[in-house]
Amino acid sequence: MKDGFFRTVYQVTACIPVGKVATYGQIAFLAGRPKAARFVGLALAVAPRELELPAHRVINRRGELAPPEIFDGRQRQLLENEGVGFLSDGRINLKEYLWDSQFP
DNA sequence: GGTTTGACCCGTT
DNA sequence: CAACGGGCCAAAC
Repeated sequence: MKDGFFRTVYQVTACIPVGKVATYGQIAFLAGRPKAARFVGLALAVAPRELELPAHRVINRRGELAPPEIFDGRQRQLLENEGVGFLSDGRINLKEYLWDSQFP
């Protein structure tokens, strides 16, 4: 299917369950472009707010959050509010909270 | 219509 | 263990 890659990213992102997080590379993989992890975050950056995407559940491979300006410094609070725990380093324990997206 | 610029990931050296 | 480069899509000027 040849549709916009960004639009697919929005659909995948919308499927992230509460209390879990997904990495850019993971979403890129699910969107069919494993090497396009760069543009996942950018896609979310330009995503319309009407979609109400849980972009705060999308983090990098290290378990670190996006720059504070993106979510006005509330990303960590949002995730903690959803039950996501943080390590003492300020990172997320991906072993526990990474979204295990498995294909049907 | 070419150039620039972004919330990154992985394999090698 | 750290550093480096290649790969990727879309929108704005």
